[in-house]
Amino acid sequence: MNLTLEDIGRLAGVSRSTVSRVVNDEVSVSPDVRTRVWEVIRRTGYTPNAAARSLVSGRSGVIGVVIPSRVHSLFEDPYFPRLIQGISAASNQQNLLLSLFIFQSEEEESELYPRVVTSGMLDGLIITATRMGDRLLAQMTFSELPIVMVGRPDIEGVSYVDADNVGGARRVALHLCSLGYQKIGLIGAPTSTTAGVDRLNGFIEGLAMSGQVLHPDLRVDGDYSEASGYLAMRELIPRSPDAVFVASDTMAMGAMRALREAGIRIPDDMAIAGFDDMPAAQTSMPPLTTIHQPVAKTGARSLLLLDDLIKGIVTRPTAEILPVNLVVRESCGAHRRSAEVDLGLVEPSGGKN
Amino acid sequence: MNLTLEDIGRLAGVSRSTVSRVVNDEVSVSPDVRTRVWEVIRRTGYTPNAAARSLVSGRSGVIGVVIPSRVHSLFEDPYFPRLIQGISAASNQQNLLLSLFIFQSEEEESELYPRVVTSGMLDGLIITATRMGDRLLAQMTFSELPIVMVGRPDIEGVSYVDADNVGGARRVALHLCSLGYQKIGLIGAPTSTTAGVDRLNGFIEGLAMSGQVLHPDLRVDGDYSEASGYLAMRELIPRSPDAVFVASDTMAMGAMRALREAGIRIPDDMAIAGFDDMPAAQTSMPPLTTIHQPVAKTGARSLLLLDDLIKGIVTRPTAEILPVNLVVRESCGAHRRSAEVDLGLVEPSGGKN
DNA sequence: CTGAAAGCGCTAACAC
DNA sequence: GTGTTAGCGCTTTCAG
Repeated sequence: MNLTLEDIGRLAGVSRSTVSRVVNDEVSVSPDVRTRVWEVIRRTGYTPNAAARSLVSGRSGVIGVVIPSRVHSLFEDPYFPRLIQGISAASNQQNLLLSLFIFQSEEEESELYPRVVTSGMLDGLIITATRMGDRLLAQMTFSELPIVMVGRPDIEGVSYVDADNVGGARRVALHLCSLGYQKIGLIGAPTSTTAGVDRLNGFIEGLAMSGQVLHPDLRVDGDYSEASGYLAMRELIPRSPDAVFVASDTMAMGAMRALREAGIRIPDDMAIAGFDDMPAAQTSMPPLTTIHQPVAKTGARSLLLLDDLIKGIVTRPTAEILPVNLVVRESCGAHRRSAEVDLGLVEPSGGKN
Repeated sequence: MNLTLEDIGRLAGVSRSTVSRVVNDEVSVSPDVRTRVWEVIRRTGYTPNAAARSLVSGRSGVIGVVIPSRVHSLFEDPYFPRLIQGISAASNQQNLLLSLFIFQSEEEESELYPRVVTSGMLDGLIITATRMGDRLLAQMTFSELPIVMVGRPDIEGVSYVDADNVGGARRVALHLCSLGYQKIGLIGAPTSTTAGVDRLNGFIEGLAMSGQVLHPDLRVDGDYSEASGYLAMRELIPRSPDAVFVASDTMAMGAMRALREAGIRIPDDMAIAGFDDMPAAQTSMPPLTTIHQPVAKTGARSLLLLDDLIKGIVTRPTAEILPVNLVVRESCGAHRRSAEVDLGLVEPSGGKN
């Protein structure tokens, strides 16, 4: 049998409003009443009823985290676990509850989405891994529900948190150029994703800063999968680049597999750099030079931004770009080729990136 | 501005009670009224307010999933992502929402737990990875909240879903014995976990069925970590077992590393078998013979059992043990040593296990 | 088959 | 400072 404010009030000899004030830490309660009430609450183990509370306050204290149906890499890759861990850590700290929506199909997605958004059971939404041209997303934007996206969306007016894809890719280009590579190729992420676009642009920018250009022949795009990296590299091999930036570590693993098969040594015959700094980047042969992005922090910052949006501390669409940093390992031959290395390793993360 | 039952009633020319009946699919509504009301609902995009609904019904439609603070392997290992994916799939299907609690510290744990349990915002709880002697768990058991544990708990009276650890370990022992190994060792999981106990017992059982015993010298326990597997194997090497069952794949990776270091060939000089069938088991050198457990299914079954408990379809503590099966790869030399192999490969999963 | 009315437990004016 | 009073939007008797 569950206690109510009324019960506590009776036990403490005050009215339910006073108990409510005590529970909500309002000022206008005399110290002795306050302690008396807390004592009863402690003794009885009373907890406010969440439903009643949110019915009247219009707030649930719950935020939703959406993982769209098309994400099937949920298990292969620690990205989502890490992200969720970051969101969870922040939400525990902010006293928010976290409701997880993993959609298995577009059907589930389009069925659940509207119901959840309008039922009032969520104070806000964190949406991950949206793709360009996402309809539901555009729809959501019109709802009053505060939303934060993880990763830059392709529409205006939505708040988001993202890693500095442009800066990271630029940094890789500079690194490769400074090591003396002259014929640098790209295995790109799909330009149907904003990350793909940003990494491409940053890369081109970095090359330009070093007086180089990306030759169209030396660019093949993949789809983030290991297999696509493999295939892309097979296409690139005959054109003999001396270095290739692979815009995701997973694809880089595929690219390296193709190289191994072809008997091309890394970095002696060809340098490889990745992006993401997944665990596999440390254990690959050779260990992969790549861009580290702070995934858990991305999650935490999204939650915090969402909370600000909910509380009205932030009122207009806000973007937060988190700095990334270059992790120099062995796949670019940095240790052998140049003194840039030491700088690269020591450089404080997120400098000019 | 959000619509209420009253609004819909006005628009459809009926009372709010009637609209409520329509929404909740009650029988006693005339067909034409029913269609008229649905039409208005569809047109307006009305969704019932979750808080109001759960205030009066005492049900929230939300179930909590708890991952205790001591789980730090959340990111290394796809176990939890898979489990959650399974739970999520089932909860979407049952029209339940899933609230995720990842505790970062025991403090958070003991602070949040009671509040969440008594606030009425959860209809039930799935608790993962409990350890023996868990206090909070014992406490929870006394609350009215329906609970399902993932993995056998060490106390009575709690419903749970678990993989058949006993049967799986037994199966490994039989496999090893049938291949002719005579001096079979064990790197055990900690016996402070029920899985550790069960795998130990199953293993001993399987040996016994083949007329062998586990010599105490050939048993060293680890703590599920890669490092502990490595250390345990270093201890075992001088005692020269001809085969070792390592009670988790992660530990098996460590054990294999120790063997590689010592120049001991697998399976020529020593056979290794694991448990869990993690992705790494497929790509290790050599690929690891191990026990596959259905993780996503474990999650789904927990949710379904919990739902039954909530609905009162199941009223007493229930255990569900999911069958596991042996996956024969190369680390035990099955293909070379015996005809048992073909049987092993073809055997329908979950047979006598 | 449908409507009126009561109340779930809480917060937030509004009085005192 | 504290109590009284209205609801929040819904389900659920109880009449009709």
